[in-house]
Amino acid sequence: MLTLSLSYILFRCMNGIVEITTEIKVLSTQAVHSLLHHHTYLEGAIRGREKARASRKTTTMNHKVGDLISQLHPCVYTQMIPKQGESIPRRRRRKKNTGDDGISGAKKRQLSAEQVSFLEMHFGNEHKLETERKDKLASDSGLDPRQVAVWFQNRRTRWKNKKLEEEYTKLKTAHESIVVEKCLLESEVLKLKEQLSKTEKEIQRLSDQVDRVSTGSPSSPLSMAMDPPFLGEFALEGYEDAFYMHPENNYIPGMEWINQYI
Amino acid sequence: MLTLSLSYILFRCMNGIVEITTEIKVLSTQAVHSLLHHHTYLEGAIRGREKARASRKTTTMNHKVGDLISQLHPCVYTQMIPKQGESIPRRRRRKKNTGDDGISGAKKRQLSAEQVSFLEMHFGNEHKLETERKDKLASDSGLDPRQVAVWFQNRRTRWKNKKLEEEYTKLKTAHESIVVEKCLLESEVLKLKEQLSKTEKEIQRLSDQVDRVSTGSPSSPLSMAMDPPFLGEFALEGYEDAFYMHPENNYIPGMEWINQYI
DNA sequence: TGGATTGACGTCACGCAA
DNA sequence: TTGCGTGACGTCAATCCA
Repeated sequence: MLTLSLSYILFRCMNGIVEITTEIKVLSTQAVHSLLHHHTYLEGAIRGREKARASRKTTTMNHKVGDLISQLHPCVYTQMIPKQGESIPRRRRRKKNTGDDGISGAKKRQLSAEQVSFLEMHFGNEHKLETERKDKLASDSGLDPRQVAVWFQNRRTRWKNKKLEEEYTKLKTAHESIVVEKCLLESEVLKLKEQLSKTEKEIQRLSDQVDRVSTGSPSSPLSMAMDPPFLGEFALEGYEDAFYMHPENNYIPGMEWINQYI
Repeated sequence: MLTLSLSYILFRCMNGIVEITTEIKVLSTQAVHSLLHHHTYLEGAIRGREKARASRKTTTMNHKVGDLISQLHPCVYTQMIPKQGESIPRRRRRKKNTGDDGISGAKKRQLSAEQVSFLEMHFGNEHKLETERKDKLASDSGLDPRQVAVWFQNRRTRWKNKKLEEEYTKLKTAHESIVVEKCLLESEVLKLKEQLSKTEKEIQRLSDQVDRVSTGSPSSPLSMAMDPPFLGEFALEGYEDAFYMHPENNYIPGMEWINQYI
């Protein structure tokens, strides 16, 4: 009980700090907002009210207050007494403040769901953030303009990464399919060439036959014009080297590396 | 005893207030939302850590109120008092089970160049970090194991992103080149087909000629076997639809989006 | 089986450079 | 001022150990 009083006093003291600062500086509406939240939360914490999920969204301070309260408790406190960590094998870091302590914990850092959705909404419209828009969003969401700016910056980064990833997968599938198509085309080209050579031979055979049968029969001009290129190189032959000599071009890096270093 | 503690705490708190107010002035009107900040400042003030650099940065705002409280407490406080020198990275924070990290040391953001290169070197060898290796690197680099773990984690994720990006560009160039190759192959196929049809006609012409000239001459079995497919469809004709009917497969998304939302 | 550790992932925020 | 790199935290899920 005494601890509660103590914590309360401390809390008041902290509030006092805030208020003093507010007097010194003009607080933004957000600051006031937070202060109010802080206040109400504190009340709840002192009464031992549970903050369920919503509290998760509350600011870090709220959570801290919770820790504050619990830690002020003799038992908890004694536990907390910092001793050289060496003696204790493991540090209980990150306690998983689950609901047991009542205040689950996210530190205030986490913006509230409403704020996030609000920002998210406006982010969807425009990823860029002009100063005036930033100020407007800040006041509308009860956040500090600085926070809004940071949020947008981080959001842009995340969005870029996400986009990059999905573009990569899309490109990868497209690449794979096109590689298959290319292989098919290559085989088709080979077949065509083979058949061309066959027809060339056939033409040659027929020509010979014609020549043999009718010695006076003139060779077709068409045949003469086409024969040379058929057997030897092809018009596009030059590209073949580039294609076949560099099979690594077809290699698809894949995402192996990404799993390699999870 | 209790009263003493209380008064002491209050005293410290008052001191903290003074410190905080001064800090706040420097700060933007940044929300009170950051009791965290206040906490941080308070903590710094109470500990009286010099840390020119560290104090300037305000470092981690994520300290929990719990840390604050524990630090405010005489016992804790006295313990904390021993400030480590600048040279000393930070003492084993341990404990603080609820307060999660509550890094007792100054949060020296920005690791020193040596530390970074040291970690970077070992990161190159192995991205994963087993506990023992972590502890070794921590002691060798003068960092907290926690910091090492965080550093490696961040390094992994950021490495992944970087890798993804470069793989994307590589894949993109490969894709573009292969698209060109595919186009060339397609045109080659067209030419081959055209030439095949020409040779077909030529063969037909020659066959007719042969038949005309030597009525008794039997047609070549080769010719018979090959003629039918030459004129009409082709063996690989079926693929053509897939290729030509879906030109969008060749479309390369490009990176426009990435520049669009820097 | 439940608490604890770890990696991954998302997120917030700082500080410097452009 | 903004963008980017970076430190750090919180949560989730898998896993380990007693």
